[in-house]
Amino acid sequence: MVFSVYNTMTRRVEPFEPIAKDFVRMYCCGPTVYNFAHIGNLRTYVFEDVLRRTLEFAGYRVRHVMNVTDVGHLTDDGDDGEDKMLKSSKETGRDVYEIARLYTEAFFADTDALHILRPETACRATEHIGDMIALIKRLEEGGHTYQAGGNVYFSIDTFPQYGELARLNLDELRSGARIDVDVNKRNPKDFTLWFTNSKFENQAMLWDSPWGRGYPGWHIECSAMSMKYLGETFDIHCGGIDHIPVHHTNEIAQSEAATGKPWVRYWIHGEFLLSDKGKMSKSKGEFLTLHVLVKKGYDPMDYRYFCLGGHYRSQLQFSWQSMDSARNARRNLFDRVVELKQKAKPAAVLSVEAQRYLDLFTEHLGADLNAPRGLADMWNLLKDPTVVDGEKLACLYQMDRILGFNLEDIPSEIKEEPSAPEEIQLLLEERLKAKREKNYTRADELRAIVEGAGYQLKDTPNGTTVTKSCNQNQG
RNA sequence: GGUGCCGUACCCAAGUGGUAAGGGACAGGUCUGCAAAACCUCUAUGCACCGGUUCGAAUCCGGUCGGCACCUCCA
Repeated sequence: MVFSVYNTMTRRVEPFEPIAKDFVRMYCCGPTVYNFAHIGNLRTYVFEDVLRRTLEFAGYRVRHVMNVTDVGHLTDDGDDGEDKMLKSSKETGRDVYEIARLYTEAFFADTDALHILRPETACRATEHIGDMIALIKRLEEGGHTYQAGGNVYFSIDTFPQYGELARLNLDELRSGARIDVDVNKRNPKDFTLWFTNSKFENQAMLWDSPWGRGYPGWHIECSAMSMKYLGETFDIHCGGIDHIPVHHTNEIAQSEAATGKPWVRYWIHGEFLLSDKGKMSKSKGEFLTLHVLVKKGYDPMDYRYFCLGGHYRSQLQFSWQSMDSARNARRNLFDRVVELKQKAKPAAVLSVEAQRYLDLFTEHLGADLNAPRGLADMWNLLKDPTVVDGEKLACLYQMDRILGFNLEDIPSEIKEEPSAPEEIQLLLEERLKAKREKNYTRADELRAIVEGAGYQLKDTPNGTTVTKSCNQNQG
């Protein structure tokens, strides 16, 4: 399978070639665990999951590393603003470590529900402070740092390629009216590697360092941990597009300044999910979580389907109408799969026709992860009368290795409906009697009563079933 | 103010020079006492608008209008 992908560094779709044959080292920027992940965050993890699954489908072994940012970070990049962990701690009255643990668990519960494969290594920032200090020391030895006002800063003027990823024009940025520039900085774009003398009361997360007791800047963890687990040069680094101008730009500077080597070969960024009020953001307060979606009656797979319906490099507009659309599509898909399972076993070998669909599918996913196109290929397969059921099933299972709906796990038997209350059962019996007597007026009256009580009736050859109308989970 | 992206049917959304994927919704049909489910069929001579290049443009170029993102913590 051919795989090519858009590299933010070159702004082009490039053929993918890992450093080692058949082995891919991939680092994904993980969650900050001071709050729940919102569905916009989760869109990025779905995209990264599709990326990983596509690489694995293509035959690569993928070493997937992700950080968990449990160190408090400031609400801006200077030495002011508010520590978000601390803020959350204050608001909830919990210990900062407890906050981190709580939201880390919540994060993985969400990603599990979305069938996002867990990274091989999920590393906590707080457990790698020593690695960060070592990296800062290395930068210090190389003359890339300076101390001022108690903090250690990275000097971007010691790294000529600074801003290459984001194509920053430093002259223009410098002349731009930036408010509240940290007076300690020699260059406004310099960033902090290590903070000391925290100005925050009750600062709970502090570590000793050669520069004093304090805590790391918010970019250093990704450099330190990615290099620890993946080496000083690795294949893929991904995250949301918002990371391009600051976070990833600074990570490159400190990593490459420290090692003198190219750090990452492919930068892959996912676009934002937008709500009708613009992008979703943790710090703006209100945001939608997966939990809210589930409470409203959506299956997590509905959201996964929704995400797959748009290309990862395009902004995707969230709306309830779109969610309903995705839910219906996903249910239709699952229903078809159940039907196929009841009729056939997956074929051991694919026919030429079935293989053609799989080839198209992998071609489309291989071309910069065109998941919407892959979904279309899947539907075309399902609708093709020339492909027999067993082959459809086998082909679907192959596609599902990337799509991640876990189609093989869908129960092929019709679920036992929870029985309705006794008074409803009595009404149903009465209706059945009316039907037998061909008193359809009475039967329809009874249908109306039962439906009015919140139940949906379905007459099947095997009898009448009732389902609670508001229970819309699992089609 | 600077930078970049986008505008495709009722909705979502692929397609980036060769004659408009897919899903949802709607409608019609088969089936059914009715309803549901299922299956089938149908929905853009046209891709914001105007002009240009080309044998050929949704795709390239110029302009106009509209929407969005980033430049500040954010996936």
